[in-house]
Amino acid sequence: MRLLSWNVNSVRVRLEALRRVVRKYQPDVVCLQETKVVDALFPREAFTRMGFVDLAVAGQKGYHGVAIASRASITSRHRQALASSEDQRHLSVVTAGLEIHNVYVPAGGPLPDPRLNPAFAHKLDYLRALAAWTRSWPEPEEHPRVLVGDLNVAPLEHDVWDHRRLRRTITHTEAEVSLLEAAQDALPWVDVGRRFVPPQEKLYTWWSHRGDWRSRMQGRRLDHAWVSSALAPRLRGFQVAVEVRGWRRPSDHAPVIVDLDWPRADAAR
DNA sequence: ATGGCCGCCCTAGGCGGA
Repeated sequence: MRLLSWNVNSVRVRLEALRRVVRKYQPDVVCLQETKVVDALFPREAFTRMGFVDLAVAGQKGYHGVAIASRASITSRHRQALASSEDQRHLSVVTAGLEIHNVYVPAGGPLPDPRLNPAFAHKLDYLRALAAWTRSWPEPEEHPRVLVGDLNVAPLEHDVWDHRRLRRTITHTEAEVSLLEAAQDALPWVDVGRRFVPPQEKLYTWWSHRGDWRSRMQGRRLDHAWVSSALAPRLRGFQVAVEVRGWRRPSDHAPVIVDLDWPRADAAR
């Protein structure tokens, strides 16, 4: 079973690149963030043609929005509003026997002071609410759990290109990092990326549209994949499809891919 | 040390991204 998570920064603009990604990586489940389209205008047929038999969408006009496509049927779906916001930032499904959560954490604006910047205060509230909600989930889990998405925090020193320089930059401040860690501890979740790439090695999923992508130096790890401890022994692979960032008309995020020893989400099942 | 770009929307400059 292969899961792919990608902040596409407009699903309509990125359709051609998405088709290419799906052809190349053959994911069984695709989780998208920043779809930027209302549900009625979501390009559903394109996903059917790519072989996804079921689709769950949670969109809004212009901003945010998440979607999950699966090669197996989706047996339940849920949208969770967190931190008193109606923004479409979460969608979960049960498909192929897994409970899959797709999350888009608020970016937080430019100024890393919650008293002066309401967007940053909202981001911190959202991370707190995510942790509190996770703590309320029933134990034991009915289906093994997965959480993927653009969490907009690069927690570790080597999740950014220059730790000292980015300490006061949103995505790498102490306040965000400790709240993201609290959310991870709330289940607790296993950080898939760092199961496969040691913490002392650089690992990025995002490179700004500004600046020089070609050097590939100034990246951050903002996109994450977490699994519950029941799935940890079944982890088989992890990769960031870095080359996608260099394609024509790219998103600023690269797809994150997780391989599990788990029955494929096959339409015939 | 800074500014750089991209996609959205009542098509045009402002907003959000991070």
